[in-house]
Amino acid sequence: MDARDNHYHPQAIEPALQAEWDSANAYCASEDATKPKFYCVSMLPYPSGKLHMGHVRNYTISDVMSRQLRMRGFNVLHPMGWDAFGLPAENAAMKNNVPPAKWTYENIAYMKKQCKAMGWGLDWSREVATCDPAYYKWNQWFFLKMLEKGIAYRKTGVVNWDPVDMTVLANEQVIDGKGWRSGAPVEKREIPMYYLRITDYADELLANLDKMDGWPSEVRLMQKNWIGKSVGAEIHFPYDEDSIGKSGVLKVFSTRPDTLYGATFMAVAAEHPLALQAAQHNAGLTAFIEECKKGGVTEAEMATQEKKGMPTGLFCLHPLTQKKLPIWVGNYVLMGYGEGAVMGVPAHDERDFAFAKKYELRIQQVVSWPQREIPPSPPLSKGGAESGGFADQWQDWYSDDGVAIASEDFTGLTTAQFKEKVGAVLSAIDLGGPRTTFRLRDWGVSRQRYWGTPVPIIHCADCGPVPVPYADLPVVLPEDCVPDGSGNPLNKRDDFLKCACPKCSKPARRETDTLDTFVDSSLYFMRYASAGAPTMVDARNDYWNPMDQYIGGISHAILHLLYARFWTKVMRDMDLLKYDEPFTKLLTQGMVLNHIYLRKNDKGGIDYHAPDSVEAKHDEHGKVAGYVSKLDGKPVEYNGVGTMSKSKLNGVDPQEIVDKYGADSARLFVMFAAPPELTIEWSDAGVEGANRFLNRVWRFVSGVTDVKATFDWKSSDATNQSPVDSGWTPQAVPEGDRDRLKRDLSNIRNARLELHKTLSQATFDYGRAQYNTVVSACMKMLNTLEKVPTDSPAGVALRAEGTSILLRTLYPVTPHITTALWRQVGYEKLHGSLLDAPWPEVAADALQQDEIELVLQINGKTRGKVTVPSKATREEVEELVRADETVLKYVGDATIKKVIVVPGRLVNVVI
RNA sequence: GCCCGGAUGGUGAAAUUGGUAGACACAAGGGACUUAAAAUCCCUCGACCCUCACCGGUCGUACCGGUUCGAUUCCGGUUCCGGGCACCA
Repeated sequence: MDARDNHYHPQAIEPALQAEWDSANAYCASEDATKPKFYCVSMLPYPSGKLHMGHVRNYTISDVMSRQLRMRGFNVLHPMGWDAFGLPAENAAMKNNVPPAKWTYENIAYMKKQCKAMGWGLDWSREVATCDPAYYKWNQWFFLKMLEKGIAYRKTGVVNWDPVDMTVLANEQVIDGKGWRSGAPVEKREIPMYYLRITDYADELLANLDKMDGWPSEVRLMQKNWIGKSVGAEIHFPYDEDSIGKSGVLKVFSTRPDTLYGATFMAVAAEHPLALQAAQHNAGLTAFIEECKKGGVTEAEMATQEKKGMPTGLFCLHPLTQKKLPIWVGNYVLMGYGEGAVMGVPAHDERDFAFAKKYELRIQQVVSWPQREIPPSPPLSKGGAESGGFADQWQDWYSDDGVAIASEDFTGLTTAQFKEKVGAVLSAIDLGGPRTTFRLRDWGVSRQRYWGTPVPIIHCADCGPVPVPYADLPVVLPEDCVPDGSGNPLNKRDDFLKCACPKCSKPARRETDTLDTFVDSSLYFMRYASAGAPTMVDARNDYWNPMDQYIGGISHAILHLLYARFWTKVMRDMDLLKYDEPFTKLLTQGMVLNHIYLRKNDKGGIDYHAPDSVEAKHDEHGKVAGYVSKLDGKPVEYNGVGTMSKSKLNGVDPQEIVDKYGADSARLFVMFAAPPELTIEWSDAGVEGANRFLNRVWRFVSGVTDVKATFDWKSSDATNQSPVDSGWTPQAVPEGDRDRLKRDLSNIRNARLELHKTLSQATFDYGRAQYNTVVSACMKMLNTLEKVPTDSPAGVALRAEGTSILLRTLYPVTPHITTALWRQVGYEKLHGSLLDAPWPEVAADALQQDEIELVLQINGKTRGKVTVPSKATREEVEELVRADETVLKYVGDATIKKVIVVPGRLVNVVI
């Protein structure tokens, strides 16, 4: 770091600075009531082995934000932890025959080293790993609290069952309806599990979304749709002993109770009690119900499968007409949603329409629309097409609101009026009434897996499931098990399994299910804030939270964020914290993708080629015409972009980039490539460009001298020391080019205007976290400063002013190089560390202009520019424009209809 | 299937949210420096037309249509790509 050395060596400056920050605890935050706080968190990573580019992007975004706001005077907390439980550790354990714990802790150690090498200013004193008993004790503690309050409860739930490996499979482990290891067709199976009553909070989770203006609107909309509030009616269809063998009602929920008279059949889920009852004496139906159990449990799979049904032979009565309606079993009816049964209204519901067409069920129109009519079609070949229109093809408007027809007393009512009235009518005859439902389902937290937080329950033959006493927490997970793919290895561990019932002290069996990892990630940001607290949270939690800024992948838009919101509300209701929503602002970052190249081999298989082994061939216009392998020169096929993965050979190891170009170059590129929300496609060429820019910064700042004498940027009257007033006159500019004259940056005033305009843009863009244009602003600053002449005091002064601005503006993105230069130039001795340097201010005098250029449009087409005094009023501008040569030329004999003046921007003359 | 996004030069993108489309870069091409290379610096760079050249013109933000003096931006429709769908995290 010799001041005269003209070369930038990241390998020399980066590790040294990192060690310095480390030993000075430069990023350890403490609660300080004298400053505004800023709590900034990137979603904690899963310790998969090495950092990937997505992590680099995520933590660089939060680091840039944290560093900039610290300069703006905030007390910043930027902590880090590890989402250490989960499936991948079990898979790695099976593959390598090592316990998940060992694998996980080794990964954490390595990745932590990598984090430090990236120069992220993280407060490691608050680090958590969710697999640490001291951490998951609080999962267990709060689970028991929720059990006490009735928020956690036990009921059966449906899981994927691999009948060969005799194990529960995650959705990810079901491929094309088959177990990923056994290849056996997967079945649905019902088992007892614990659930959390998130649906009790559905209304608040929904209502608050409107107020959460720090969240992207699309995320709020996704959550709103996910919660899925539907207002409608519950309708009871009675049945009696004659038709079913016992009397009762078949309950359904409908958002369109106004189509009640159009119900021509009922459909129930395969697991519905009536379906099971009917199947007892019906072998065909039994087989059909068995068939419905095949396949996985995901909604996507359910929704895309072919809609099938079978009549149960049972009937119920229409609550208002007393007509008999056949009850069918339909594979598209979900037991988990509503009542597990629906009324079929084929004329006004697309799904029912398709079902009715397939099984030739009656279609009865009960809504009409002015100027629209469902075209009648021929009667059915079989079944009872008695009346009503019957269209061949579903039209979207069949489900539109309209006016009721063929609906007895309701006929003539609008859809809204009908809905309003029908609830009361149903209530009066005790066959239903108005009702609101949610799509949201309670949160199933039991996992039949080893590597997770043990559910703190003991099963006693006499007492049933008994909570582990609080004093016995945490229930510690044995860390030396190696799963083998055939169920939870805890079931083979007597030292874990065998215990005494806390109630009756008889021998009992410990629960071997573990908690969903979404539980871990619902409280980690509170444990950061209350690091080391002997309670779940302490007063420090209410200092730091609610979090000011949360940053993570858009892929977490629903589940994680919704669960964490719910968890916070439950804690609030137990008086553990004082706020309603955990995340004030949310930034959802895009993914980092890379190109995929492949070649089909002789056997019909696919060989992938690493992007850096592929070369693009260009045609004469510079357009890419094709790709060849650098290894054999033969063509390869381009297969678009995708997430980085080992199998596609398109992963980029951030470590290689750090080793080659340094962390600052990697950080700069990742920030420059795209705004945080957008997907990035990786490009090595871009990293080199970033590195070249940093080299230029190094060379430029190394050439700046006399920073102390000529310009004291920190002095309060800095704006009065405008270099323009310091006696230097602009050099002559070649004749003939007015535009060029205006933009000539060897003119000190122009250059300083440009510098401060750019600073103003950079500051604005920091505020909206658009870091790609922040980097671009820094590049513009350097471009400007490099053109400033060195042969005048004003030029020297401007270069000094510019250097102090550039280093501070660039610092949050590339802290190493800027800190090194800050010292080299001598600012650290003068003004202290860059860590807490004040954010540069835009000098008002630099932005003053006597004349400004407005864009001139004639009829909305750009026809040139007009120069007007910057203080000109709208009327004065209009007057100037009416006299402008260009305007006169275009107007000719025509008359000017009006002149639109957009102050400071443009003038549009309408002819 | 349902919900939410996205699409701008050869490439990544910008346009402070209705006001000059392509800032800032990457790649490419040309030039300077150099014995040479690297590094560095300078110039050109959306398409088409006119022109010796300058000047100038037309088109152009996935596609079709609309609102507006003016649309990458707002509205309706279409196509393709990405994310989520409750046990990947």
